[in-house]
Amino acid sequence: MSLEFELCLRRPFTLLAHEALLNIYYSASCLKKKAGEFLRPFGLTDVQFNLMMLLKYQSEHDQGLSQARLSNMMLVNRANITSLIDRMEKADFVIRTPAPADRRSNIVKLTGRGKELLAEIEPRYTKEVKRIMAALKLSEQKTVIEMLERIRGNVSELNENKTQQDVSLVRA
Amino acid sequence: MSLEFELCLRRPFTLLAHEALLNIYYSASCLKKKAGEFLRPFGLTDVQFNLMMLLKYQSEHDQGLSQARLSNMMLVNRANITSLIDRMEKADFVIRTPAPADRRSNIVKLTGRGKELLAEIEPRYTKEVKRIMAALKLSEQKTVIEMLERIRGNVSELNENKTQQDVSLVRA
DNA sequence: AAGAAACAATATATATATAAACAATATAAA
DNA sequence: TTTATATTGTTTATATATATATTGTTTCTT
Repeated sequence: MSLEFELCLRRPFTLLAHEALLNIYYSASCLKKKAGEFLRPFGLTDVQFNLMMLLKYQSEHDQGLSQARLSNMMLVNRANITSLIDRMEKADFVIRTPAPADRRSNIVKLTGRGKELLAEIEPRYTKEVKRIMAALKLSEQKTVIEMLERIRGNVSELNENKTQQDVSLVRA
Repeated sequence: MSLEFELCLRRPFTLLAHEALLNIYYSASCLKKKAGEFLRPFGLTDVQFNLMMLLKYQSEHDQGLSQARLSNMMLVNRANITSLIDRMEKADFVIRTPAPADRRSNIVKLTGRGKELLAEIEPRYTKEVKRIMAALKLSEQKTVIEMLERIRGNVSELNENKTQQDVSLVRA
C-alpha cells in the first residue's frame, strides 16, 4: 500500500526522491513500533533488546563491552547510554563493572537473568523477523541492503560519532 | 559501506533478513539525523518541518488541518501533537484556532512567518533530498518504494492509529 | 430523544534522541 | 617529561515517541 494511501494524503508526491526517502523513514518507524509491541510483554524496549543482542554476539567470550563501544554499535549517543544502562541495571538485565585496564571505562555484561530472558525471546524474535522480511526474496533483500548502503554513502562521509580507535579497529 | 563496517561489528550478521531490517532502521536514523542538522540553523526540527510541509501541500486553499489529521499524516501519536503545536505556536510558525464546525477540534495553519521560512528552506531541502537520493536511479527508487511497501504490508494490516473517518476518507 | 460508542484535544509517566558542557583519565606530540 | 589533545562516562536541557487516562463533544443506535 502506498505511502500516500497509508498516510491519508490528499495530494500525491511531486518528487519521487522525496517519496522514496519518506518510505524509508516511515518503514523504519513501523518496524520500530512493531518491535516495541512485540518486546513489551517481556518488559523490554527495542533499544534494550538490541543492546542485549550486541552483548551476546559482539563481545568475545562473554567479556562484555564498554559503554562507548556499545554506543557506537547502536547509533545511540553516548549521553543516552548512561541512563539506558541505568535502567537495564535496575531491571537486572545487565551489570556494569569498572574496566581494569582503563579507569575511565565501564564494562557492561549480561546478567544470568538477562541471558535467560534473551534466550527466551530471541527465537521468537528471529521468527518474526523472518516472517516480515519474507515479503522479499533473498536476492531482493540483498538489493535493498545494497541500495540503502549507497544512499547512506551520500548522506555523509563517516559517522562523526566514532572515535579514531573505532575507525582503526574496523579498518584493521 | 556495509552496516557491519559502519557499526564496527566484530562478527557479521547470521540472518540476511535481520541485516536488511537493521539497514532500513539505520538508514532512517542517518537520514533523520542529517535532516536535523540541515534544519537546525533555521530553528526547526525535522518533525516541525514535516508538519509545515503538510500544512502547505495537504490543506485545501490554506484552510489548515486539524491536529488529528496532522497526527495521522505524520505517524505522530495524537498525544505528541499537542506539545508539538505548542512549541511551534510559541515560535510563531503556526497558529491554532477552534474549528467552527466541530467544537472538539482545532485547526492549525501556517503563519506569515511560517510561510516565509518554509519558502526559504524548501528549495534547499529539495536540492539536498535530490542529491542524497541520486544514489539511486529513478527506476531503483521505484523499486525501493515498492519493496518497502511490501515489507510494511507484512508488518500489520492497518495502522490502528487511524480513525474510521480517515480510513473512509482515503478509500473515497 | 436517550444511551452508547466514537472522537478531539489534553495531561502524565516513561524511554529514547539531540546537543552541550563537564571531570577524570589516557595518549600523543613537542 | 611536560603539554596538548582525545576519550569515557556523566549531567542537563530540549524534543520527540510510547501508552494511558481524562474531559468535552459528536455521532450512532435504538
